[in-house]
Amino acid sequence: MTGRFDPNAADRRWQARWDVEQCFRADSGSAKPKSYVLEMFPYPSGRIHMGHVRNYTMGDVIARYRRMQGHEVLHPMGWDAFGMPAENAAMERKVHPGEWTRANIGAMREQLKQLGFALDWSREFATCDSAYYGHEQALFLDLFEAGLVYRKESEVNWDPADMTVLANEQVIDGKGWRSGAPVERRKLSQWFVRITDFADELLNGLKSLDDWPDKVRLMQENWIGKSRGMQFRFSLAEPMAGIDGIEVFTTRPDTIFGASFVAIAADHPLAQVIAAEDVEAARFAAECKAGGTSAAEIETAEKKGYRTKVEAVHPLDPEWRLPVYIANFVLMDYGTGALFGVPGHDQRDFEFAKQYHLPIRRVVAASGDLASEPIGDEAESAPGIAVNSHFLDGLATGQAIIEVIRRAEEAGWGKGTVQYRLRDWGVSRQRYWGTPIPIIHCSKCGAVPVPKSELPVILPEDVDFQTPGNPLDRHPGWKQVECPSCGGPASRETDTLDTFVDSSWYFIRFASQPPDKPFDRAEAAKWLPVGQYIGGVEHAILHLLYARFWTRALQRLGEIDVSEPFTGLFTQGMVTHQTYRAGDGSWLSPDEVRHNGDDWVRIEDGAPVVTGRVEKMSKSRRNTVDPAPILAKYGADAVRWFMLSDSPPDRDLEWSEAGIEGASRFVQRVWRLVSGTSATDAKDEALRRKLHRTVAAVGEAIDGLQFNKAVAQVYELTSAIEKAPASADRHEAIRTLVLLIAPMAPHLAEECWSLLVQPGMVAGAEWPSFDPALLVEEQVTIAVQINGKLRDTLSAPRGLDRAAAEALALGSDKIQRQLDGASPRKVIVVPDRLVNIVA
RNA sequence: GCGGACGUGGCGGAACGGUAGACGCUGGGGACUUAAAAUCCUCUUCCCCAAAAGGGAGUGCGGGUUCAAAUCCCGCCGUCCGCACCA
Repeated sequence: MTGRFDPNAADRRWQARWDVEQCFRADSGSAKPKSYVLEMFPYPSGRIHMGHVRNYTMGDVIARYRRMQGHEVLHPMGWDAFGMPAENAAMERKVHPGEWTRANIGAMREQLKQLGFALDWSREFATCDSAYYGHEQALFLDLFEAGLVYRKESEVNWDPADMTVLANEQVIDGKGWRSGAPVERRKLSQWFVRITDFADELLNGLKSLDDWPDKVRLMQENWIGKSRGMQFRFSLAEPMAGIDGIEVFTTRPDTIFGASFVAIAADHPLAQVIAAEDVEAARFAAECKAGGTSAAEIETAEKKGYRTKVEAVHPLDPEWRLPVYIANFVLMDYGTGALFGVPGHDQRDFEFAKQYHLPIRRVVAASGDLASEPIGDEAESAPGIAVNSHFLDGLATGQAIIEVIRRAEEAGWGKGTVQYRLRDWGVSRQRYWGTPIPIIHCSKCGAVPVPKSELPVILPEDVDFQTPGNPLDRHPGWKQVECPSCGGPASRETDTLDTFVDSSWYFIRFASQPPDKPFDRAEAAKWLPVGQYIGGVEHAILHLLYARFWTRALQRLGEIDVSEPFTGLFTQGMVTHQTYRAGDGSWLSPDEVRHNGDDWVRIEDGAPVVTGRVEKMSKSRRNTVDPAPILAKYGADAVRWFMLSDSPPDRDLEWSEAGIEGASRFVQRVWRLVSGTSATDAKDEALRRKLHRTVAAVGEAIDGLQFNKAVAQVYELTSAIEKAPASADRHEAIRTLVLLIAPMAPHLAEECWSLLVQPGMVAGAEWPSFDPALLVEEQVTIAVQINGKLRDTLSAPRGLDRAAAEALALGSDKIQRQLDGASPRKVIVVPDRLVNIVA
């Protein structure tokens, strides 16, 4: 009578209802328990892609499920709207970045709405709104005043043709990706944020993040890279230009008697002094700096060094002189930019020593009597016993380390220290489309913060992109200002903030958005921290680390009450698709090819097509599937259902036509079930138990973010209902089924709910409860094994004792036949599950 | 090089150390139909024998622990991811 479910009509109808009734507006004054569910906000690149659909569907299931469980849910959406693609579009298509970005936001907002996400749109904002970035400027100044922001010379990739700074990934084979001009390295004065001040906190904080994937915690731990060791000083045999020593850092002070050389970075201050007097040294240093920094280049690069005339004095033996090298593998920005080489126990030092014929001494051995054993073809980096090391001889590595540090600190030539791999965060970007850094440069007063009363520093929109260089620099009038301090002529900072700053506090602004300040502390405290954060693993390090840092910094400043922004994190897998190539190697999109028997051919001309790997959907491989037409054809619920089916959420999901067809079939199946139901007086105990088990299992699966399992459970229940004869229990099961699918297929659920003439909307309904007593079956199946091999399965009432179970198993004809007269040596009984007969 | 994850039918994947392959997809057979779509039923890990009942093998490979291993331990192989000259 009701025919097919019409997703297009239903989707629109219910989306409008939710909107009108403001079902998903988060009330911070609510007395209900609060849940903050957040997905990483999108960059408005133009259109929604499948990755977005998957990400936001998962978040939506959680948000709707929590709401049904009686929580007050904050589930907001906004736009990470600053960034380079807008500037690229501006240059290519002559549209203003702001115009381009806002048009994209409009289009993408519509698409998100069509997917029926339970979002509180009243809190929407874009980071390019001055109402957002103005507050960001205020926060930046707070950090500035607290001494967490400083200015430092730093190298950038400079494209001389476009007169612009390039990100590392925009440098291809040493050339600018757009201009093709060889890229230069330039030193610019840039702003840095002292994230390293928080290195230890950020590291220790990871321990409390139990609901984060171990993988992400480990990645952050490695990124912070804490090493304990010793920093100490080699004095120079002859001081040069006021420099009389070299500070080095080592994690293995126990090997100090195995030293063969000292190596310094090409841009080490001492190297610069040496280069001033030594042409060869200068040339070598220049060569080191020119070397590429790509992974492949580093891997193949030879260990090279230049032996200077300088000699270092061993701190424990004034007669012992070590040659000082300038070496290409020493990094200026790790440790002290200098190290001492122990070829016997460090592979890199070993290779260097081989090349330059330096001594290779053994100072660690597996045992004391192996002290004279020479080092073989490789360095021995494993810990052991100190040998050939004077007062250290006989000490285990750990003890020897402690002893050297103790002596160094006593004598004053060194001290135990901790080093981090983490560097301070450079936040200056020589870009137009970003948050202006609220600083004014005055020739008399230096860098002066813009007074807070003058915020926001508005990014001017009347700029032109047709001339190379930074538009803010060329803008008539924008940067010319009076110094807030002395009133003299001064100029604005023309750099903008890294967009990672924008995404380091947006979740706080979602929770509280007063007009006159970044957020209200008490209001923010009602929602924060985010209980469930969902996004791609590509943000495992930078975004998540910066957001953690920013939160901790605000906490230190007394502006916020949480130390960790996201207590629960989930990283979802990618959406992938088969790739196709034509005979000439060019990529073909999925709608240019079709199946032809077992092969694939190009639709256009029937030419054979080579199928490639299943890979992440990407424009370059042309294997993307646009969600828009799929949505139009199948409706939001089928798309959402498919996104949740089959693949575990943290693994990749392969898009397939068959998969979406299957999801669509299920939507219709539920609709048929609901359309045809009617209650009778009959009871159906078995179905009732099945229902309660399913309610428990689906809840558990959603709680564990195992949506594929929840889907499988729902399928099972649906089949059971279909097979069951009409009864009161069947009717109830159908009503409950509608609630179970509501977080995943909300439009269908609403439509079914109203067809069943239920009060209110599913959006306001409660999650079904279950009776624990009904979760267990009265009748259980017991597996009977002989020597661990399954031989029979028997049905028995639940709760049979061991003796009865054993008797039952031995009474089976199959078992008797198998035993063939042999008597069991031992019988193992697992109650209600299994009997294993050892014969 | 260092660190980590993973490896189960034709495919995606289930499986507190206790009946491997739930559920979905694909495919085969059938029903309904003039026909098709839709829908429903049914089979579908492999091999052997078989009318059937049944038997054997099986979770990347090789060992081990256990009454019992996809699951725990050891050693390989492969795939993927992160970091990368970090002293």
